[in-house]
Amino acid sequence: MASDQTRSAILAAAERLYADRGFGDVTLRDIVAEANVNLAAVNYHFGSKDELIAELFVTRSIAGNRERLAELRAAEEAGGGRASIDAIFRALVGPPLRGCLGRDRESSAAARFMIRASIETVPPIRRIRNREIDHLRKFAAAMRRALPGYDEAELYWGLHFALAMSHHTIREKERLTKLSEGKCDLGDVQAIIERVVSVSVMALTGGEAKSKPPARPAALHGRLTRQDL
Amino acid sequence: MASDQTRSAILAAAERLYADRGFGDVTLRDIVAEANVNLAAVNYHFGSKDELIAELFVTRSIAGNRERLAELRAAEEAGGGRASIDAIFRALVGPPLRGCLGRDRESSAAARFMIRASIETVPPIRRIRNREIDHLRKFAAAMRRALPGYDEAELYWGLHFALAMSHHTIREKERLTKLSEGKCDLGDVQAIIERVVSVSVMALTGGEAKSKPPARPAALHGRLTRQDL
DNA sequence: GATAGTTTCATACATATGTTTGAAAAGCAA
DNA sequence: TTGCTTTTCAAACATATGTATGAAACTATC
Repeated sequence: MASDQTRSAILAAAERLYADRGFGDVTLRDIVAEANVNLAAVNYHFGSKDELIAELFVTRSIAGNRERLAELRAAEEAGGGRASIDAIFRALVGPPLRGCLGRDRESSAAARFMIRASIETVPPIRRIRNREIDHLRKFAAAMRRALPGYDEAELYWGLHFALAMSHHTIREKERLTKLSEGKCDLGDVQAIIERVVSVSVMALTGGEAKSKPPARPAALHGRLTRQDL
Repeated sequence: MASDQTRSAILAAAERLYADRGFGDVTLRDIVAEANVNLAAVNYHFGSKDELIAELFVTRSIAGNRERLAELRAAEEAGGGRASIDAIFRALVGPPLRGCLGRDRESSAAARFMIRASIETVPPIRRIRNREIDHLRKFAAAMRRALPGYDEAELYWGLHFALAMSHHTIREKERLTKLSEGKCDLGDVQAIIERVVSVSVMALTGGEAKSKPPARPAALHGRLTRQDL
């Protein structure tokens, strides 16, 4: 057991450096210098560079997924086993958006690391992300419970678009700011979440009330805070 | 001047290999072997590996942007200088979606290369993508013309979400197929385009008719082809 | 405090990979 | 042909970078 403190120092240093300078640009030697440990320590404690990166990503990833599922479960319990569709989307996109765009976390290395990981796709991370499907299935299942009888493909498309919008907002927040010359406010995370949720629900229900079963999707309650009108 | 045929062979081989095996996994030696040219030819003709990648990406990128703008202009001319908002979105997301998901192009190295480029973000390509903003501004301008007086931030959010959905569909088509166990049909590109366009318009207009000026957005004409109902 | 296990360290290893070189070959104009 | 430019080629270069090694330092248990 012993120190374990070298291990943590490496993790922290690696997260910080990767977050700031990207994966392509940070070597093990940079990391051990930042952590003030010996080069061989990385292989001793993690086995390889890729396993170090994987551990970093898995840790943050698991935490994020846990947050999502907790929010989903809370919503389902509040609704007696059936969450509203917008609550489901909120549980899906809220945690990553808050984590990566949140004000206080602006300086958080963890958040910047996850943003980096979503921009620069590096092999060990790709491998892990591919196993995320099981996690998403839980949300698909919740959506089925929320809208029983609803066409399944539509549910998946809704899920897909919700992820698209949240992910892309995280990835390209800089570009959106530049493109809009600051007109798009990326400071109010909650407003962004509600915006994504709202559009996701619309994507699913088609604006006009959809049907098949009457299963009306729960009404949006988190209103958009739009500046116009 | 002379042969120029070595140059082309390198470009073609590089595109094919990068498309198939990714950037991280293909070396110059692989490329020159595939192209049956000498190793030094790459540096002679392109200066560096990065410049080779950049040229590949720029070529395809320019072609794509040209296609987009042509479609946009056609729509604007058809509408007497003002394109409908859904036509604008269609011009924005249609070309890349057709290019990357299209049936006949399934085998096209160019398409697979562009998909790869959107998944594995490599420095030379990132640098180029950052300059894409000017191109997007043209679409923002068209949107302003289509919806004069409309809140600008909303327009940018709409543009942003449209790109999010198209880009994410290209990036994650495999995952969507797996997640939905084949229930989401990624074969009918036109249907996907209309789906993205439809959601984008809804995202912009908020489902209910928006207002500020009465400036009603042009009605959707390309209907979704949904399987349900 | 001796022994065994764990951790750290300096150093070396391996080697993949982009790049450069300098000469040979090919092309081309006169 | 001659002389010039452009292109090709084999080989060397450089070197960044992940990994392995074996000894030393440290820790803890008896």
